[in-house]
Amino acid sequence: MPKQKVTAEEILRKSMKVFNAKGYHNTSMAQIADECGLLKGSIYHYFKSKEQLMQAVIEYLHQKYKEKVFSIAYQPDLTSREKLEEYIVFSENLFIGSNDGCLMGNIALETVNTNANFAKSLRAFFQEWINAMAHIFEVDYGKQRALEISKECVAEIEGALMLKRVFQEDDYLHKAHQRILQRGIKTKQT
Amino acid sequence: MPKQKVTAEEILRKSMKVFNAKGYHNTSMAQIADECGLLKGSIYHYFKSKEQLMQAVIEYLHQKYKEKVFSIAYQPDLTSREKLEEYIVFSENLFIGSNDGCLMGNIALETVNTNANFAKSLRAFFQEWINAMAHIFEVDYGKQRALEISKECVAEIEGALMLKRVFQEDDYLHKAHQRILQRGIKTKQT
Amino acid sequence: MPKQKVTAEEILRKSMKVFNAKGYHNTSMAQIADECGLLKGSIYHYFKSKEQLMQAVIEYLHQKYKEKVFSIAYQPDLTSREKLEEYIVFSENLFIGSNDGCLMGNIALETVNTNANFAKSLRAFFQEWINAMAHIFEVDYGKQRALEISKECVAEIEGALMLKRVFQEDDYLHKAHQRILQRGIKTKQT
Amino acid sequence: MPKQKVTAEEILRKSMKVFNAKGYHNTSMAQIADECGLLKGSIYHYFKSKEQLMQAVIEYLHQKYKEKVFSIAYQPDLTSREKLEEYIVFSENLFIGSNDGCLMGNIALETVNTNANFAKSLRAFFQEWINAMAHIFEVDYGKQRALEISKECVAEIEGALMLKRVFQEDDYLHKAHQRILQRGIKTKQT
DNA sequence: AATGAATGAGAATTCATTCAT
DNA sequence: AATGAATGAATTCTCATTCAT
Repeated sequence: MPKQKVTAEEILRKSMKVFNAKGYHNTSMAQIADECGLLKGSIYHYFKSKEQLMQAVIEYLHQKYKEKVFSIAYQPDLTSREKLEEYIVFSENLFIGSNDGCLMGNIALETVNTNANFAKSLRAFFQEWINAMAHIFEVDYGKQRALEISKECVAEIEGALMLKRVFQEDDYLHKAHQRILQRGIKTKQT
Repeated sequence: MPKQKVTAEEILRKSMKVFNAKGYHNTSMAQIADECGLLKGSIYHYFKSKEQLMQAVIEYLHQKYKEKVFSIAYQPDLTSREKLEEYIVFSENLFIGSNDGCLMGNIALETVNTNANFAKSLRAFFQEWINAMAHIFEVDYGKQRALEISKECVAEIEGALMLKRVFQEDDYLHKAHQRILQRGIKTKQT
Repeated sequence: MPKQKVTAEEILRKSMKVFNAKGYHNTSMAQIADECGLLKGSIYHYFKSKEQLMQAVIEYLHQKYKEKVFSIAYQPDLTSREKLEEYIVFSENLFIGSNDGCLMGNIALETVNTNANFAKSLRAFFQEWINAMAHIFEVDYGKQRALEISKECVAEIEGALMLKRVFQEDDYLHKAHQRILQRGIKTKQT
Repeated sequence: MPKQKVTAEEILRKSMKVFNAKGYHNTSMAQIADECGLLKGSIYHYFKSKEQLMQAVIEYLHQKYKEKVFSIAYQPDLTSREKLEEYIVFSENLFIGSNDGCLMGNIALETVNTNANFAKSLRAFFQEWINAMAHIFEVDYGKQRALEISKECVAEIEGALMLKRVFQEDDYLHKAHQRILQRGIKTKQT
């Protein structure tokens, strides 16, 4: 009889927030349930374990990034510069103002050594991210060099998000994005 | 029995390893004790709680970095280039080949939002790191710009260490160091 | 499994017994759970800590005393003598034959110095007890003197219960009650 | 080589204080050691277990009461009245101003149900106390009645000490003593 | 005689998970 | 679908006790 109070996707979104803020091991099912307005037993209707929930969160987020972020890199009618700018606008909206940073990076650092399933999914995510950025730089730098630059970019962003979390200062991310933009510009000028 | 089996410093070093590999919340006192060849109760002789142990680890490591790493930046008879090179040699020896990455970064990302004590100590650590690098760049870039570069460097290193952990590829760190070195070289040539 | 085995009130009653028999610090949650036919973790569904459970026991018992015992003193259509007699009958049924004595007194002596929350609740209990008895004696002795007598009565009862526990002899309590009754009778005759 | 820092008697006296203030189960060997200026291992030089230490405390205190308090009752050249007065002076000096109350009563209530050894010693103590008081009243009341009165007195004192602890009011004990004195006086007048 | 280290049993508490309603 | 009760294993921490120095 009980009315459906949430959808699986709502649970994913709420738990994403909690995992991001407190980390995987430091988050309890009760906290997630709480965030969803449910009791902890009820989560198990949608996800059969905490691990599977985390896994689903990772995949859900990966999918969203694919659709909304990585896809930018493959839009045929944008210049490199425009792609980077669009990416950056999108990304800053996502991160600036929140203390939570990048779930993928946070969870990666916390669990990649101890959970093979997460590790695999997280690797796939980062790989696609790198590939997407590399695709942007490829036109100007060539395949090889573009890949290197793109790895730098991702590292810089994640590093910036870490320091942003540590110092609670949004500037780190903004600056990192500016440097990434530079790489697009410089080329043009050469 | 009552023969001393470990010193406090040994416990710090062993637990540093475990915390680094598995994270703070995913590490149990039993695992640390195990690593030290003690029973779990015995750790409490040296540190009165898990939190206090972690705190001590952070401070111990901070101290070591001060002595061995940050100090390089303040050696009066080295050029910027030499300082950077020395720093890099040291740092690669520390990180390359291990899967553990940077305890400070790992723990920061995991706990900085939920533990104010850790947050404070970790912030102090990162600040000194940034200051030390800034000191190297100051001669060539001026105070303001040196600080910015140094923040970039730390972010790049931490980002690289994250990707290194994700992909188990040492190259990320090495490349980041090369870019840092570039910043030193460029100047000279100007 | 997930069929309700106990109610919160049952836990209160069972734990009351255990606390009374063995004292607060000497009682473990496992023993209470055992008494309730539960596992120790399950108690935490109902009470969030041992301290909170004890607190609830104190308050529960206080409430019961209010309803069943102290209320006797305020019944408008009984004489002092009748009130005392009713109180005594009630009280002897409660205590005689059991080795446990007065939980409130036992816990008070054990914890009042070290737990401020218990102290407060226990003080409230004893105060109301004293007030109730004073109310009985007031008609015959006046406010001031009634209060003094009532303090004597409570002290005598608690002292008697202590010796009853030490010597396992029910007589102490009975005699104390007789003396209390005397105080009611004497008046009449004067 | 280590110098002797304490005597067994000093340990007894210090631990008596701690046991009295915090109860038996709530007192740790470390706290006792601390009070004595020793480390906890050192207590075991003098007493082979916590239980044995408590036992020794009980016996030590029993002995002191015998010598200093109960003996008053058997002094051949004092009147009942004088004995009672001397007893009361002594007793008030002992208890008034301290929050700790009567160790024997406190420990009795806490442990008599669960520790047979303590129970035995505590029973012996209370018996001798009762006998001593009975001896005072015997002259005026006869053996039988004196014993009853004396039980009342002990109960009243213990009850008063309990309320004194609960309400932190010295008056309870003082009043109890006055009533005891009354019993001595009344006789004379008859 | 005192210390300081280590033990190991047991305490309170947390938490992912199950399941009958 | 949701609940709420119960589980049981794991976790942190405490503490009486032992023992080599």
